[in-house]
Amino acid sequence: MKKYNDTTYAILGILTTDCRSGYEIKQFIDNSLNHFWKISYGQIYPTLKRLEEEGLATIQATSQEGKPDRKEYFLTAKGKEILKDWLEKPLKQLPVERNEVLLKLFFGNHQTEEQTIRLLEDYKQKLEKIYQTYEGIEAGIASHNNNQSDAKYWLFTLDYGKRTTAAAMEWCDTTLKEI
Amino acid sequence: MKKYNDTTYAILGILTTDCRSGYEIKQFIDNSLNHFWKISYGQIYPTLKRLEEEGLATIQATSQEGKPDRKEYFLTAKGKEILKDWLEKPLKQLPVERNEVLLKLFFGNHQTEEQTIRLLEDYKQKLEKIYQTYEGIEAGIASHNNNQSDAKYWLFTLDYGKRTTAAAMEWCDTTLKEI
DNA sequence: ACGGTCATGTAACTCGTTACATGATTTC
DNA sequence: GAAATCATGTAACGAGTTACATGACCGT
Repeated sequence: MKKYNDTTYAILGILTTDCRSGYEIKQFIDNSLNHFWKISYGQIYPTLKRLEEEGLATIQATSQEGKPDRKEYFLTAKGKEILKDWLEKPLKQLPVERNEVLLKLFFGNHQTEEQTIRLLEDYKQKLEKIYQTYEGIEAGIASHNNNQSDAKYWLFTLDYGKRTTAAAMEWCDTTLKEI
Repeated sequence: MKKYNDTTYAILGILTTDCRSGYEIKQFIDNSLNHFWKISYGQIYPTLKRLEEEGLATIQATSQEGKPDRKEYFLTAKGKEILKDWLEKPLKQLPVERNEVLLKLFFGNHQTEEQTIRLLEDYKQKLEKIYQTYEGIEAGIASHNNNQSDAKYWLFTLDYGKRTTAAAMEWCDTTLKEI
């Protein structure tokens, strides 16, 4: 069994929706899972190519009126099987999430208090913006009546983002008081 | 001005403490900042080499009784300056933290409910273990009377970990009820 | 003629992990 | 003499971003 990375599985999963071309996949990611899984064109196109080479997807070139040609990808039975296997597999060990703020704060003793305060306030502002982004995507999913059963799970992922971001903002407040 | 990555700054920062050799730096990381910044030997040694080459640190070989020789690194004025500059620099854009759980949950519609429940319970268990690790490190710092003023900032970083992890655990509970 | 969007793709580069190689010394 | 710890290092590999190249079509 060949090994694939999670980004490949993400693309495999997206191909089960109505996204069929590299360009569409990129758009879908930017609108829906950008908050926990970014993928660039530099990864998408080579990955799609590999999916076809290894029999997980078939290509169908389509010409459109008024737009350039596209390559549409369709999952094969093997492709679906491999996606299903991944979904069933238990989670890997949780990765360490690197955090520039914590790294700088860790050396707070070598800084002035003003610097540390600025650092935390800067961070809090950035968190607030992210929180608003989450709310925006959430509203988009709720109104834009996509497939209702898909939407349920998408909203779960946004709730996760909102909750952990809110916790981080509260931490900023508490820490600012305790410096 | 040459550019350095955050891992290099982390090592620069650690060299301001009493850690002087690659081996000691690795131990320090594993005990203190492993929860938000992991670094392997494969990065430490080449980075230290580069620090010396570019005049940010000096090397001093020392022989110890009963132990192999070590190379001790000391920050130069230039090294300290570059660390200070980084500490003052505003934060970069917050990176997207990839999350395998959210990625799988996102495709929850293609899974059975039992599978999704298992996924979330598995995640919650892993979060609990991490939370306990944080508490362990915290207790270690509190008791082990290191430099008290350093400890303050170290505890802040642990508080961050505990709060965001707690929020994630609560999310698991809520989501499990709403599936 | 220009900018925007649609569309596909690659090459160079950075970052990081893993596995390996080496070897001293200490303890059981 | 074997295992554990101390100590330094490199080579191969994988993952991912960025910048670039190319080109069609649309509206103004």
